[in-house]
Amino acid sequence: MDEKYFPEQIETKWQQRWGETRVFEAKTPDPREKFYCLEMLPYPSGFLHMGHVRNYSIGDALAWFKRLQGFNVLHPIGWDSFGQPAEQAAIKRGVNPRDWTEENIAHMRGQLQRLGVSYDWSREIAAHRPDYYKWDQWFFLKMLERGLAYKKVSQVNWCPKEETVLSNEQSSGGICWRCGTQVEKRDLEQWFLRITDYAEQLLVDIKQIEAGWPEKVLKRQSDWVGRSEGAFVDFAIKDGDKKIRVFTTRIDTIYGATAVVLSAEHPLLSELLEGSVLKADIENFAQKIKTQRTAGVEIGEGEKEGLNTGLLAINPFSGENVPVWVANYILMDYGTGAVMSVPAHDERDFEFAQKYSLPIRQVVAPASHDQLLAEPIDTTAGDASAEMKHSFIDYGVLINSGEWGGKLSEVALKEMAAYAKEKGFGEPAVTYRIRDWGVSRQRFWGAPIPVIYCPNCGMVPVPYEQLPVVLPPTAEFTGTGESPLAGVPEFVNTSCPKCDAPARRDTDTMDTFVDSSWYFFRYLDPHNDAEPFDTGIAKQWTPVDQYIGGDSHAVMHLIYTRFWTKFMRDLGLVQFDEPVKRLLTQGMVTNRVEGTDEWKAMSKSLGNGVDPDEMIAAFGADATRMFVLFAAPVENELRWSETGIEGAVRFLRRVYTMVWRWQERLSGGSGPIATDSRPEARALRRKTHQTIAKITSDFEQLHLNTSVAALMELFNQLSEFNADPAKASEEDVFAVREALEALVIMLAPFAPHVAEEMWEGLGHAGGLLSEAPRWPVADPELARREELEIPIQVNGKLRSRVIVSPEVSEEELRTSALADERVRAQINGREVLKVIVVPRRLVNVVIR
RNA sequence: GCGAAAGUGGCGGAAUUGGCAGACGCGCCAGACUUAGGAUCUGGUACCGAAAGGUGUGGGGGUUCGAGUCCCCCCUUUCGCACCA
Repeated sequence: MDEKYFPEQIETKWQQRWGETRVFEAKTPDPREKFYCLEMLPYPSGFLHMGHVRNYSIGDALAWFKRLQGFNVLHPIGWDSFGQPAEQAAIKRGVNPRDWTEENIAHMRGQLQRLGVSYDWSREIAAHRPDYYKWDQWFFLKMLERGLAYKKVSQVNWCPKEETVLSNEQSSGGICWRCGTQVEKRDLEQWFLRITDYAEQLLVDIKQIEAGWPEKVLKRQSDWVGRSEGAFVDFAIKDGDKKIRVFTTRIDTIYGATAVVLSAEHPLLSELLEGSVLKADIENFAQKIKTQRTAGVEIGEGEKEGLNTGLLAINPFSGENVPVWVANYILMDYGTGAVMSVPAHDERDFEFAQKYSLPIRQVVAPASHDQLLAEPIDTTAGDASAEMKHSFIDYGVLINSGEWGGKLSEVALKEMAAYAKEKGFGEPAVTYRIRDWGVSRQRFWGAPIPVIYCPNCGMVPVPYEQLPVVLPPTAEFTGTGESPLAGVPEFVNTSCPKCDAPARRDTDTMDTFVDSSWYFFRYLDPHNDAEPFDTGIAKQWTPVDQYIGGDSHAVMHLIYTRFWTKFMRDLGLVQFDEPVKRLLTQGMVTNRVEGTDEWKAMSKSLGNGVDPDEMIAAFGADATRMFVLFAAPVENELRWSETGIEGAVRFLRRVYTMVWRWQERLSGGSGPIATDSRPEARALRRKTHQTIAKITSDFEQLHLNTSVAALMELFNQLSEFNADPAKASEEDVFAVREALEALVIMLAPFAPHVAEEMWEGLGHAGGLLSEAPRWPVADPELARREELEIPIQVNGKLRSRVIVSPEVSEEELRTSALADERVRAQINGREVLKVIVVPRRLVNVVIR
């Protein structure tokens, strides 16, 4: 140990030693209990940013804590190295995406090592390497075998800037998740993965993880899956044998249906209009809506528009004829693409009916259960619709509904759906908002889709033994809408695995979210070339105990990975339903945008980035990490400030100096047990054990900011203890050693390098990490507050305090409160009405 | 528009979950040591008041001996969803 704290020197020394001793490499098997600590793997953009620093500092603190507690910890890292930025670099600057990516990885790996994150580098993976994406292709083929991967033409989300398709999850809100560009719609033939087959499980299994995941993430997931219960009902077209099937969640309102409304894309439309004089008009109208949508005009923006087709449909319940309309507010890809319009009981239908003067008929009346039971509603009452100013969307009691009149909505919903089924014109139904996952990307830098098209045999999967289908070294990066792979004849041209005839490969690549859906299983067995991972090894390590990352993936990555896990379960690779037990969504690191009052995520384009390398160079990795964890609760936004970090350096330096001053006196083994005769020594010991208890419990909830605060408090008390090492009594030495050693150990998750250095300085060889748990355990007797200071109130106002032992009885407290001089002065002859004694907390004397 | 969460010093934030509000840190003020201080150390720092004392957790009401914490109304901010039938 040097006299002075030189962060860079200490950090280099320990990073080197950790590398040599391979202390962070996880062993399988190992008798100790396992802990899988995982952070979302980074995209190798080239530079670490403060968001990464925060993410990995949180994970590393937990990994250290668990190691010190004696767990066998797995803490791996890898690279989400397929994706757009590499290809954009190729398009703009002519560099090869592979070279660009490898260089970025090399640089960022160096940055992570300089930050001193305790990763098991022997398990490092990268998605763009054939030994990784081979297994993406393997999974794809497994999905294909099971009918979970399929190809269809559909209207897909298209990012005009990146010239590629996006999944629904990646274009939520009509915005490209990566570049923020407004997405358009295009009709394309694409590969889809049948995530909708797992919709119900994605919902139901939330119960298994609700204790460990943030509520808001689960809410977003369940909203995204969007289950709704209702019924299909067929409206027969008058004069013909065609039927229009609608989906409704409110079959109880069907007597109020005054139109059937179709989406402009409805497939029956052109058939139905055969021979109609309105055919051309309607088709023009439908085309107009489609055009708007292609241009990215969101449904929901702008006014509702519709056109009467002139057709009539028959309401199967009432037998009534209602007009058939086409309108822009009906989504083709939800339900059946057709609805019954019930203006009286649906806001959107109400608005539509008002605009086009469609009749509005009330068929549900507001009613409480009490009213209904007391006094049946008169179902023959006249039409009240004329007065309706807005729709009534609540459940109630049915009126104007034939034989169903008088029933409660809740009851009618079930009975009417069952009746529809019995009569053959409908059935109860459940629909979901989630759509199948479109995974084709018209890009080069991804895992090729392992499929071959043969003129004789049609679509043929690449045989497993021919995997991986390897990306060619390069291609021409034009940035147009077709995959650059299509322009590489050596790649495209192949022979049919079945008949050997000349055939062509699929030239699209897979969405990068395929790579990240299962990567944390690959860490377990990263060099396996026979299977994605060994199921026995997986059983020992998974599920992930703690996952840490940003909440921008609340629906994208996290829903895909849950889906993928369920698929792997069905393949027999894993035995559980949910991959992650506990999830932490850390807050963003933001900085003020220059010249404004706005706080935004740090980014190059905004010019508000903070370079972690500069921080580390100026203050050291330890101080940088500790400050990031101390500055705000982990889930909060962290508004960057340059000044606060100096406090962290100051603290580390002070601790270091104190250890240096004491090291000689402390390093000679452990002294006799303290007798606690000196009150200050006993107070220090109490503080030590209270701090241990506090930090240990804070860690369970990842309250890292208050853990650091508690360390500072302990240090402050140590400073106040202020004994001279040379003259200190054995008792004092004992208290100081106990406090300092606990402080150093508990500092390790936040500032591991300097903690190791100080631990060594205190005379311990071999480093902080050992087989045996080293994390201190609080003595409950000492951790407890020794004396209680009980406030005494008179009529609710604080008048005095009394110091008592924790075992004090209620009666004793009452007596001593009433005997207190200041209390008696308050009472001053007035009547004592009652004395409230809250054990261990407070006494309140109530006087008249 | 719908839904959810949150409002505590100059700032980030604490508060054993109904019991001394403001821990810890930043910043600021004063002092010490210094050729110097943007280094270090010591002390102070919610607000009003000279003091005694009083007032304080977005605003208003309520429950309670006691409310930052629980209930009702309002305001503000942030986030999510946005024709999902």
